[in-house]
Amino acid sequence: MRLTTKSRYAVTAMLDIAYYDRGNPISLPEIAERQGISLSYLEQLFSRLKKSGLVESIKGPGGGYKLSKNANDIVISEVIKAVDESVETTACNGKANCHNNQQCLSHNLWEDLGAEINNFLSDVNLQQVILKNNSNVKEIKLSEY
Amino acid sequence: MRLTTKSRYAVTAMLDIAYYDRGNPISLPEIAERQGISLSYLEQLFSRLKKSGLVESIKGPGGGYKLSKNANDIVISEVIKAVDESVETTACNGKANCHNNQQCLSHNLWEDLGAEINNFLSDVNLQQVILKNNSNVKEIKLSEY
DNA sequence: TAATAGTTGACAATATTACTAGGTTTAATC
DNA sequence: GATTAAACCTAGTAATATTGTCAACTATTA
Repeated sequence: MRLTTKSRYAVTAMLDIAYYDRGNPISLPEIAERQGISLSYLEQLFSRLKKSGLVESIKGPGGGYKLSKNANDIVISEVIKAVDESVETTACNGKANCHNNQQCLSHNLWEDLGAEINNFLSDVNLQQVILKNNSNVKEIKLSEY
Repeated sequence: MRLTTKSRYAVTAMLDIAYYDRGNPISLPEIAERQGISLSYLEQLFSRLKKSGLVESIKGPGGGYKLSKNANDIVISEVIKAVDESVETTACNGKANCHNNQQCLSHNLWEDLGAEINNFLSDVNLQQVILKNNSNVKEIKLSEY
């Protein structure tokens, strides 16, 4: 999984909708204003978010976007995957016949890191971020690497 | 911390040096050949790696680059930091006066994720990756987020 | 000392990605 | 039906990433 500004914009926009949800759809100009993201860019991001089924759109005046699921059923990793076309991270392109040859010195590293990040972001949903529990307890164990 | 292909190239190149180290310096053309990275790009990356003190260069025939420390004293995160000019990840630019306003809905999220990734990559050194212990035991706990 | 194989740096060219601008369509409201 | 505010679409521009080329500079070796 790649982590870029694009992913962050998408997550921030989704958080904005979840945060300001009063039943009515939230328009992109609103989000653009509040979060300081350009409207055009948001439109592109939401085109993808819609294709992935994370949001629904309502056209015309008063329209906008709504989350298609509850905020605590949408997990950060799926937002990121929706906007970031997945690029292969290992030199061997994940081929099964790649076993410890010199082309793939870093194969295991990226696979493991990818899994870690995915774990992390799959355990956090929009609602949780909104609630901003600052008392996060986190642990990482990497014994035997 | 951002995770881009650039970071991955840098780490892969460093792993290559660690792996093929026989006392002699390793030349960039060698690495370019083995790892499928363009020579020009490697030169740019190693210019940074050298500035950060991670490698030493030896000029002239038979020259190349050597790790400036032992492979098990070089940690993945420092390689990435050397080549990726750090971009601020939060909308508020990490200002201390940012407390839960709407500009910073995702502040805590990115800070926490950044810390996680940093933890992970600071616990793994080049030597460990080379040894390719496939029996990694990893755990992430995110209770109370 | 001449030839060679390497680093180093500058610069340009291309490719990909990030981001912006401007139009068209849609549906609500007046 | 005209107006309006929104999604939606199609480009264009800007910024990075990546590759290519060339010209010093340096140390080895024959």
